[in-house]
Amino acid sequence: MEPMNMRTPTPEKPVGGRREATRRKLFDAAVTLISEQGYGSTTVDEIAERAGVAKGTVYYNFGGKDELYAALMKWGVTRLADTLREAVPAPGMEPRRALTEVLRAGVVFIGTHEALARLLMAEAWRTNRSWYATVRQIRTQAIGVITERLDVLVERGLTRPDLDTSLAGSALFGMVVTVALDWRTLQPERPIEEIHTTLAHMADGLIGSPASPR
Amino acid sequence: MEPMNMRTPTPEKPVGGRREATRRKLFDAAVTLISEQGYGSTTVDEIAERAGVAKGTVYYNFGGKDELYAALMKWGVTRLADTLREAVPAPGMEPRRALTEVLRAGVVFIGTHEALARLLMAEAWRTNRSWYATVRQIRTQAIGVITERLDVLVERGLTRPDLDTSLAGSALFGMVVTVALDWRTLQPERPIEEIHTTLAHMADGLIGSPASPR
Amino acid sequence: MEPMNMRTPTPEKPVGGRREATRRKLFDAAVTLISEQGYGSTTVDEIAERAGVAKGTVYYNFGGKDELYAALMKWGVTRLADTLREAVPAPGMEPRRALTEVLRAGVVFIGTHEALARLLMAEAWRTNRSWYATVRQIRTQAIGVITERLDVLVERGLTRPDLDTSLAGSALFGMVVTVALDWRTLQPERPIEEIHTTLAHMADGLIGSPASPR
Amino acid sequence: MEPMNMRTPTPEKPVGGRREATRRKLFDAAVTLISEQGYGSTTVDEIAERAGVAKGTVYYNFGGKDELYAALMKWGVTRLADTLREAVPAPGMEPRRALTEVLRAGVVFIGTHEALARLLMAEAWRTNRSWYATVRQIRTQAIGVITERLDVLVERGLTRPDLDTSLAGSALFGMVVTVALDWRTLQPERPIEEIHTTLAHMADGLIGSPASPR
DNA sequence: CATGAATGAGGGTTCATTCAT
DNA sequence: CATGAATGAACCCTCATTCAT
Repeated sequence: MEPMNMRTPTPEKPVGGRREATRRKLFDAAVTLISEQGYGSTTVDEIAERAGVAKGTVYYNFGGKDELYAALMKWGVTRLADTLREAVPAPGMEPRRALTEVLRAGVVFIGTHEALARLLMAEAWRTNRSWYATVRQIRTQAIGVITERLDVLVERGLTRPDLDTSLAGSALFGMVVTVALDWRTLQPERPIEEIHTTLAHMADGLIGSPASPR
Repeated sequence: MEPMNMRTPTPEKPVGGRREATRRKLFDAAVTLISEQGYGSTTVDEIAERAGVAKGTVYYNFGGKDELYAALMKWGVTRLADTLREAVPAPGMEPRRALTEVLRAGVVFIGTHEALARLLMAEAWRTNRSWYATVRQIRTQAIGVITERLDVLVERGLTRPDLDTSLAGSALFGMVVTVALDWRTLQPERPIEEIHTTLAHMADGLIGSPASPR
Repeated sequence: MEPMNMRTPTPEKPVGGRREATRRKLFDAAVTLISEQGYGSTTVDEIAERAGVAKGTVYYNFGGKDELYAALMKWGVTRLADTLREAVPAPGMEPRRALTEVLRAGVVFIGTHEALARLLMAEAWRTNRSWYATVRQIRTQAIGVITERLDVLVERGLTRPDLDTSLAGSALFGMVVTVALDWRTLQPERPIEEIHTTLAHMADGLIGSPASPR
Repeated sequence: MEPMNMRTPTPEKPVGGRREATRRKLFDAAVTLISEQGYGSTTVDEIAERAGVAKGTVYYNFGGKDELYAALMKWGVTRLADTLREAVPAPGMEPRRALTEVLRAGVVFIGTHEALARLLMAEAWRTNRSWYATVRQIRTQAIGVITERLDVLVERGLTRPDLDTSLAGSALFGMVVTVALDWRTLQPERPIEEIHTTLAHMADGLIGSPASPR
């Protein structure tokens, strides 16, 4: 009656039992299909078929289509957090470098989890769906990291002091996402370094010099 | 049997008769609902109800849900073109100004056609849907205008000569859309001028000075 | 969006429009099938097929299987009320006769609405289903009429004064229903008069003479 | 492969082992749930959960839902037979007493096996279900005992000679069941003796005196 | 002797579409 | 020019059943 929750695996057994493997297969299938077709236009049948399991398995593991999607989003939060953790600046890292590194992390994330990123962006502006809170959380998390590093720049006087770091964070976020997804969509063969370098240049310009521009 | 096309109104009747009014009501209803819920999760019943007409009327006027959506997109292209036309730089306008003016046009468009903008952005990264071509066209059109003006800046030596104007156009587009929709979503009471000014500052920095940075 | 309610027919149009006819066909089909197989074992497909309409029509008219069943029950209340109304005793009717006449009405009802009666009896003791209230109402209504007439007998001193008319009403109700349904099930060819006469005899005995028995 | 039958317990293990306990738990759970919701609306999951065992256990012990229900019915037949055996009249018992004693047995049965009784009554009038034969058998058994005792009364001239004992048996059966279940449903706190006494009074009246009434 | 993850046929429901009015 | 009752394909979901452990 209540198989809807992840089972805490017993310590002696290896992690990644049958159930967890099934869930992962379903996540992979769902994220791809929904990113391509949208939530409402993707059927549970399609997801199950692509995952190589029976339809009933979706319901046994998640309880329903909505719940699968919600779980998918939560899984996405974790994935992003993992990526951002790797971009934590080393103690003595130069602040401008710290900023461009987090932008690189964003590009890497989108390169690695392209389908998830597309899906997230498609949902980003639908403010009244039940899983909006989770989507918003992901955005806030990502933008927050950018804003933090901009704040450091302001503190150290490395950019103009009146910079609205919150709005600038949002702007950089949109810039990175748009450029990175355009890259994946239109020129996927282009090396990631090229994208990152250009983006870093632009960010540098955007930050500008301590003296207010113009 | 084929009432799908706009009828040329009979001379004795005034333009914008009952039919045109009905179509407009349906557009308004559809764009709002679909921007909130997505295409696949919005029903013809809902659209008709919100428009205050019977369900059959949708079919009488557009022929089907897909056709309504297609017409909606075309209508969106026109709306964007209208807005951009107003941002055509006067003959002698300073190039940097010409750029910031088109960004302003973008913000204005999103402020005026918020639901349409949300809908378009949600579809922006779904590359394999039947109406993707139209969505891409709108994006290309908008980015194209930005890129053109960046090209002018490069020509005149007002920015660093190696600027990838195409990629930068895409970046500015993402920046504007993200900031503008965040504004509508989180701080709709904030005056549009404030948004535009901040955006212009950032664009200026991003363009930088003729000497390549770093 | 709200076609779930009966439309009040416009006065100039004849009662029994298309919609009402559809609803009646569905009632007939549902009552027969459910009385034979039970609610949970009867499918909407079966009901629609027997009624000669598409499955969707059930949902268009009632909103769901549960609601169809609830409406069916309410319809049953009306049918019973109609039958009982015809058994209202004439002003000067002899009290014992008044009692046996209502028992006859019960037999007639079961003979006329056999399927409905079976269905009602099957639900009579399931106290925690959502439509139990309606079923109970029907029972209470029927037993109430019997009890009333027993009360008259007590008042006029035509039976023993300590008769628990409420419990006796329930007992007579159970007697009538059981005998009548057994008749329909095992000897449907037997004339209704025979059943009624035997039942009347027994009721007479049960009421007994004014002096307490034994 | 065929664990469907009770295993003769191995000599060293005590009778009524784990297996028998499991079956009993499942009977209890099933009879309660099915009496409340009906067969078609009760799931194996619910039964297993209420019994406190895993779903597979139902299949291990009974082979399927239908088989569990069939076993339940057989168990019901046994329970009723047990109760009726206790009401076998002592050799010299007065015939009228013998009748009221069997009615008491009926009330006791319903008081003791309330859920089973409700379930049986719900199925009583569904003539075309696979287990109808078993239900009919139980009814016939119960009514048969009543009819036998009425026959004795007729034989000994203690009631009117033209009594249709078969029909009267059915009537008394319906009376007892209805009154007893109404008692359990509406006034379970009332002592069983009160119910029985009232019922005995009514039965006495119904039988009446040797001279035909009216 | 028992478990519970997985299955898939089938049931309830939705909804784009048709058509008589 | 518009309506809304009716339709049925396709959808989400349930649940009896199986089977590896």
